[in-house]
Amino acid sequence: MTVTLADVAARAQVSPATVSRVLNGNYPVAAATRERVLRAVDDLDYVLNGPASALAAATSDLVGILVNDIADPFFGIMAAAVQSEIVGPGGRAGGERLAVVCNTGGSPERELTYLTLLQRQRAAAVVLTGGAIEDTAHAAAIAAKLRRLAEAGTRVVLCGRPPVPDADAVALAFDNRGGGRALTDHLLDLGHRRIGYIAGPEERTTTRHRLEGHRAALAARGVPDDAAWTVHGPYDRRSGYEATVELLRREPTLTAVVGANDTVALGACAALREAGLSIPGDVSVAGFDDLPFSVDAVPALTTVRLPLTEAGARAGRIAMGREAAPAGGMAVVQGELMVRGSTGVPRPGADG
Amino acid sequence: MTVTLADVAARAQVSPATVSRVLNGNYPVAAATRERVLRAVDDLDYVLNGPASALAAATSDLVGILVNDIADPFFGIMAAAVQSEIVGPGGRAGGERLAVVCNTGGSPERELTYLTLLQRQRAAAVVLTGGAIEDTAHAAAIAAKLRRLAEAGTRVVLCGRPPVPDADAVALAFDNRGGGRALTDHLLDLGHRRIGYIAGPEERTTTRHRLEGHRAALAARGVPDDAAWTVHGPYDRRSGYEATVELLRREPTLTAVVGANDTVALGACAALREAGLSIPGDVSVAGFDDLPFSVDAVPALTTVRLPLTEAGARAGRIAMGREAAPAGGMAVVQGELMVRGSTGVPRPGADG
DNA sequence: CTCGACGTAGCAAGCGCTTTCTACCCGGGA
DNA sequence: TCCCGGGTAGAAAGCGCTTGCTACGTCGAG
Repeated sequence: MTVTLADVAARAQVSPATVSRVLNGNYPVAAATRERVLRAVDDLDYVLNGPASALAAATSDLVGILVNDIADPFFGIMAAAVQSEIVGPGGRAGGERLAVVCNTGGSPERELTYLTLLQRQRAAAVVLTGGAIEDTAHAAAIAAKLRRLAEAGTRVVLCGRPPVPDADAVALAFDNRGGGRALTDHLLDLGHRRIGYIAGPEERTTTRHRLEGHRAALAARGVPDDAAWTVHGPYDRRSGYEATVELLRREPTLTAVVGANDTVALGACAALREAGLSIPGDVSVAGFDDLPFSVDAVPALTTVRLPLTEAGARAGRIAMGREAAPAGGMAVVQGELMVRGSTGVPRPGADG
Repeated sequence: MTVTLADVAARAQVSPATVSRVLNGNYPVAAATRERVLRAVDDLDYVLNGPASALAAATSDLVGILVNDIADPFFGIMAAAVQSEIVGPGGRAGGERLAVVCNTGGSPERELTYLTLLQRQRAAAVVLTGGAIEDTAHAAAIAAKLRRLAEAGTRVVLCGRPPVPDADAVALAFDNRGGGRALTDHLLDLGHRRIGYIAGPEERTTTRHRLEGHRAALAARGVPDDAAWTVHGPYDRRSGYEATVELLRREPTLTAVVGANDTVALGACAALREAGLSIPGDVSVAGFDDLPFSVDAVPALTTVRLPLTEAGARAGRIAMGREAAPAGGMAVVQGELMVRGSTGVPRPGADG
């Protein structure tokens, strides 16, 4: 029914071993023989049996990329970058690796499930992107799983995610704290003193770090931080919209709103506009990430640019062993403040 | 070193066969025995060897989702929907399927490569999303590959992609032609007569169908269609921007611009604004897809809403055999015209 | 002319699991 | 009491591939 290695061997009049060696190219095979085999492969339209191969060789060519939300360009961009570097050992056709992205939807269970599935497939490498969940039990479970993966020879790389203690994983962490700090410093420099903050989900490292940066900036200037000016919610447009409505209700005199990311900030803009407030005339708005659409917002969004493509590509190379891991197993990737039209000085007299 | 089925069997004092049966749950095992086995699995932290299992059973739990551009929410949303329906046979923990998304980047070779890789892994199902490439040779290669996959028992579903002749694949096609037609009809109704069209890449079915809809609308009203008013480019923001600059150069009196998708339309908006033109006062703009950010554009974008989530979910269910394929192996999914602020009547006197 | 080294190819033993077929045990009907 | 059938568990034969080791020439050096 299906063509096997043995069929190819028979047609090429060689042993299965020889065919295998031609296909894997890691053993000397005479040119004439190789050619005969290749022709037979072609004639028969032979496709290697992945599971059998993985079983015998005790390795597979699967590389997993875990993302929190595949519909979010933040992850899409990183995933694309990681994947662009995941190529085969080179040489022979079909020597490619299968880079697959797994969508956890931000769910701890799904994250663990995918990791197990990848472990089951004896994946060659795994790249985890985006913020981690801070629940102790879950973090421990993840750490244990990563350790086990590493033991089994799977290379583990974290991209845009803080290091995991005791897990043999390379980490490329974004400086979310520094970015958050720079953003709020910018707002403070402009003269804002009453700044609303729309944070992400409570239990995410990303959320916490960005918020800490914000608070550090306030604290450094001695600007009081009213707890009521911070609202948590998911990293989506709707959350930004609703949180802004709520912030405005609590404190109508806010002169600026910072979103945990660009998507949230866009939702905030929509809410402000609907409330009849102009941006940045009445209220300044800032985001985080600098996703492609942010520059097209009206006004263009002030934000912190994260080098998603560069970081993803680097993570991919490390996962493939084509680039050395940074010293200490981790590196911090800096963001860059992008000042654009959505932030400006507060309306004169609005502050006091 | 690694724990195997045999280790579990030894610890549970049963044969490997019994452990396998407990894990697969498709054979009667006494409750007491089952429990003993499960405990051993837990104690040993056993993880099934996927390749070995796939080899012996001649099936795997991999499901592939091919997308053209993972950084584009159009695909991200569909992929997330497909994946949400890809769950295991239910029951036992770990019975999940591995839904993986593969990013072809719009490249024919990569598309074929991924299909081969999935074939090699003996994937349970494959879902191809988005427009197909119209190159004859490539289309034939894809068709042959899909046929072979189907023969090997892999279920093939096309989502947002036209049917492939002679390939045993279920197709859920978007009515791109109808949507394009409705959009341009809307513009014509408003009184526009000089409409620029920013099309996608030439060789894509999506591009062609949407453009055909546009032209059909023009033809139906006897409105002349100047070839210079159509520009092709990739489905990205930059293309929309540059194409608009070019269109304006060729014909400064255009009163409307239609983008092949929302992203392109947003780029067009940026270009128009920079040219000092107001939307829709001077020029109306329309997109296609109705991605989440489109409603937040300023002004909100008139577009054709495609039920990406619904279509993706349905494709996922069909791929899992949980929903019957539509009659004839294909169904057309309709779009819905969303009229918003970016389109309006042309400036009085602008037409004649 | 002989011997060892080198370059190629084949043999065969698994890799870890699934599954068919067989074996066993037990209870109930004849 | 014996036999038969239903319910469980085990033995063993692969699934299709990789790879260590062996075997066979051939060629150059001694």
